[in-house]
Amino acid sequence: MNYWLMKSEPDAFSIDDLAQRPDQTEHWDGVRNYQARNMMRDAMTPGDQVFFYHSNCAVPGIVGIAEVAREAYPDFTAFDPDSQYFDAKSNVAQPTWFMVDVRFVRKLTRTLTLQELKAKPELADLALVRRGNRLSIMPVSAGQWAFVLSLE
DNA sequence: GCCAACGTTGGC
DNA sequence: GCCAACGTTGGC
Repeated sequence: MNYWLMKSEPDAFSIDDLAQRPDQTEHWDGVRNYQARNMMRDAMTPGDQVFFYHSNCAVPGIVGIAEVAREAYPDFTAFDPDSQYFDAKSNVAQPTWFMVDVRFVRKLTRTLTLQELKAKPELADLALVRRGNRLSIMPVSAGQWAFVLSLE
C-alpha cells in the first residue's frame, strides 16, 4: 500500500465535489506533467490512500482522504479537441497521458494548513513543503502519513 | 495581482 | 545539446 498527496483547486474540484459524485468516485483528469503521470501510471494501485489537498485558495492545506479506486488508464480528455486538456500529440493507440479514479473516504475534522505542515520538522522531507515544489501529485511515506493524521 | 520557481519550447 | 523566452503553478 502506497500513500500519496494530490492537489486540486477547490474552485475547480473540491473534496465536497468528490463526496457528491456518484459512488463518491471521480477520474483524476488533466494531469499534464510527466513526473505526476509516471507516479499514477507506474506506482498507483487501487487501495492506495490519498491526502486531498486544496491549492490556490484562501487556506491551502490537506482537507480530506481519498483512495485510488482504479489503476491508471488513458486520460481521454487529451483526445477531445473541445477539452481544455486536449493534447494533439497524444493518441488512442499510444496515449501520452493517464489518469486514475479516486474515491472519497472522509473529510478531516479540520484543515491541516500548509502553514502548519511547513512548521513541522517531521515533514521537512515532504515534497509539498519543499521550496518551489509544483508537483500536483507526490508520494507520502508511511511515517509522514501517520504523522499528518496525528495532527488532526 | 504579484512574482518566484520551474517545466517546456524552439532557435541556433 | 544549449539556453533564452515563455507559460504555468500556486503561495502570499
